[in-house]
Amino acid sequence: MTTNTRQQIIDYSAELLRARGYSGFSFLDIAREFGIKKASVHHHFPKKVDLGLALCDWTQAWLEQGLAHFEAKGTSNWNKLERYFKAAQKHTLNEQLMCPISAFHNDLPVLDDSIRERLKALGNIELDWVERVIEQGIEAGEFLSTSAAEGSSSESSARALAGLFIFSCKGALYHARLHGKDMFHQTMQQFAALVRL
Amino acid sequence: MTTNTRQQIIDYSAELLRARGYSGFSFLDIAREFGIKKASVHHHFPKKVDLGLALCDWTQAWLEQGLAHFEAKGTSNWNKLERYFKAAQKHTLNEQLMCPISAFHNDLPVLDDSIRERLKALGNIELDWVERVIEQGIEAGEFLSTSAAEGSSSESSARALAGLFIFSCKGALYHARLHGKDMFHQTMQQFAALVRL
DNA sequence: GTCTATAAATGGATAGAC
DNA sequence: GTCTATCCATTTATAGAC
Repeated sequence: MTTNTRQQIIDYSAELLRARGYSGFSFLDIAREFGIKKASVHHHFPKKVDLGLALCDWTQAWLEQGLAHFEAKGTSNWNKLERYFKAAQKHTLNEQLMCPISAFHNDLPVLDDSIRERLKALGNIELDWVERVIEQGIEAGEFLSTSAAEGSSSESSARALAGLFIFSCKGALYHARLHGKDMFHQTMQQFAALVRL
Repeated sequence: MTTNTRQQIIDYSAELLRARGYSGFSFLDIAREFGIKKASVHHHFPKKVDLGLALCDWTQAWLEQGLAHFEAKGTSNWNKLERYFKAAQKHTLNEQLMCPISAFHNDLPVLDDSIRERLKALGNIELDWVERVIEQGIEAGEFLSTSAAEGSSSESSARALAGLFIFSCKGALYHARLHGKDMFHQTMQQFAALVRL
């Protein structure tokens, strides 16, 4: 019955991570939640790094499941991006939770190298996904292809557009946590106005 | 001679704030730097909030001086934006320092309300500046004016573009701290490609 | 798997002497 | 302005009994 305590700890920690950041929660927080002692939490995760790495696994699953969900068949590529930022908006603005990648990222200075490496990989999964969607969108004539100078079909343009999309989205969400959602909506709308054909 | 200890503490704290965030430095760090004891630091700033608010003042001066510096006369409006993100790039990528506003922002959950209020004002100063530059740029025909539908000259468009600029810039810098500078350059170039006429 | 007990360090803060 | 001394709370972590 209590065999899944480990998993429950991970799930609850993920919530704390997204609400307060990596250094914002402690073994005591977790112990209290499950009515056990700190030492018992250490039984499941000897060091906080162990828990942190488990949270990286959790984040990867969360991310891959999310991205797959945005790719409902039959939708336009813009619609995929829209699903992405609507989900982000819901988490940040309604549920007051950070994206777990950003939550880790905020505590970059205190993270172990092993976690930093995982974090890099996670960031790349996300960026690659956006790039692929935009690349397909350019080929389908949904999006503007800039720097259409030489022969590099749409590759470099797609990655740069992906950067503009994902960073403005994350930056705007970050801003919204303190200033409210208005600028987030304006910014995403502006991106659409500039890039959609 | 030691009358300016207070100011020296503020200056050094600003460095620590930008390197490690608000919760990333302690009174002990400061005491060590000046060869004094923690209690002596508390003499200058009874509570950490007091130091935090002094750092908000410092940040405002830093910001206003920076923005004024980007407005060299005779430069184009694009050039002003370029100076802005080149400076940001230098701080983040060369000096490994965060913008103090972002540094505070990272620790949002643990900040006192008084600091949060100051932080909001600081964010608005920055955003207003970018908006004004872009507004002038649109009027001068330097930048594209989207959503050129009704009579709202260039106002709403300028603010939305300002959001896209500043959030993509900050988001890309954030990303660069872990992943390196490549995407930052691509992203800023992409913004220019889309918006400059 | 969970407990008690404990260690060792850190962080914010205060009282009162010099 | 700075010091010693001290307090209290928190956090990560370990040893060993049940």
